[in-house]
Amino acid sequence: MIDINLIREHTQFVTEALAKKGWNEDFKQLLAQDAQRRQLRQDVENAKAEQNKLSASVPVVKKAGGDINEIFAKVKAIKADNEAKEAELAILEANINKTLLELPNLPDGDLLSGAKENNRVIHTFLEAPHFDFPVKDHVELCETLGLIDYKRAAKISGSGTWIYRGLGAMLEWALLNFFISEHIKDGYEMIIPPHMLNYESGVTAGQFPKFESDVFWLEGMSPRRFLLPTAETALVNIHRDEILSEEELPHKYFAYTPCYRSEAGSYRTEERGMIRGYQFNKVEIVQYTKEDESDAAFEEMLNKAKSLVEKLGLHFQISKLAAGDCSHSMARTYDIEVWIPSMGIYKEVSSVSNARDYQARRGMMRYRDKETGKVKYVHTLNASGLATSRLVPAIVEQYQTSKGEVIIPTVLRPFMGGIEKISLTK
RNA sequence: GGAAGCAUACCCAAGUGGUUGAAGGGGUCGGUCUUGAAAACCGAUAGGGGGUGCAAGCCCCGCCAGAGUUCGAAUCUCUGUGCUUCCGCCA
Repeated sequence: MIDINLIREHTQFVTEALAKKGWNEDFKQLLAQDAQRRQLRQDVENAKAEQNKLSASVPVVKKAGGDINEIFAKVKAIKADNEAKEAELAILEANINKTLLELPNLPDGDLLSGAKENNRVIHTFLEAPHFDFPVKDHVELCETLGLIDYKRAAKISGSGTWIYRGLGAMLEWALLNFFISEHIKDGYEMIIPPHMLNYESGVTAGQFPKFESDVFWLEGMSPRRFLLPTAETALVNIHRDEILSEEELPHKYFAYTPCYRSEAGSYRTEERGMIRGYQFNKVEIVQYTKEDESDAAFEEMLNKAKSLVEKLGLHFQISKLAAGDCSHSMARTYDIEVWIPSMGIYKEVSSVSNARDYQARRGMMRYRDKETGKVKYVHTLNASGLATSRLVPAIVEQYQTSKGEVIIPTVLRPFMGGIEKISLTK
């Protein structure tokens, strides 16, 4: 959420910053509502003050033998007069709040404006593997090697799903375990959150009210809850409505959860297999930091994500996203994209973002400054570390051999009982 | 899923309609005393949001949340949420 004071005092600046995200808003209506609200609030509060004063005088007047009924009448008149204004104020506040909640985060000043076409590759690791044989895609490899069962998944669930089986399930699980062990090594606290979250969690993360229809709702529950689209939604809500002490920051968390998303099926047919589904696995890392430490935290998290893909030995690139391609809630986002040989393109396996105080304002997540005693908003950051369901296709394709086998990356072997290679057995 | 109870500050806790601008402990912080510490004593510890003002200050809302009754609510009514206990069910 953007600070209304910033919008009021630096309208031009905010307008231009949002324009970089492709968001057009002149704030004329919002600022008019804001001015009206402040006037109304003043009127309502003054009336309230008068009312309080009169009520407090009742016991005093009573003791002195004065006329209480006169006071009653006066207060009643003030109340009646105020009622309409209070109702108007409530509507104004709701409208202003709705507008504010729907505004995207301000992009950092150094980002290029515009969308995808202005993303810039800032780093590349290795080169695209060269194959002197016809490259197979991961769907074919996974099916022939018995790693993934698409058909039976369609039977027991439906489209946009798959079943990991045998060495395929072990490979997926090995990735998760490898990442988990790395995060623990780096001092992150392991979290296993609920997968069903309440509405407020969606608001704090920045998902709601704008993208309510993008998640899966559990209608059987009251009040209804939704399945988390990423563990970030859970992790970034842990300290909602809390005032943390300065000493406990930064908080570093990570969690593995499946991610449930309704976007599957809406894309091009080239995105077969496990590139996009209703449910995929991901390990997510989140930090809560002080304002002046979030830039350093961002670098740390980017390096963490980067080193994970490096250790897997995969060819990938890092893109610094243009303002318009950053998530709605984020001030800056770098994507780590891994090479998918059969598609000839890079696919995102990690998104590293700094939300700055956008989520903290929504969820009232603050800390007390030790020196001044004042409360300040924390900064929240998140990064995938990493999306395993996107990595399996990359590994299977990049590590394929002419015989249709798949070499297991060295770092994963300890997590797979020492297996070095997946080959056709039947 | 059924029943009962509870919800006040960092913790315990008083408070059942009007000096409650929320008692009292504990803890924490500061001080006196002491070579230092403990003890004792003294003092400070109710947050947070918002409005207005150069500021000091003043004002509004704050006793889980939301409605309501009343001139006036921590105190009464309704709803919700959470926790505890019992029953049922179950991994």
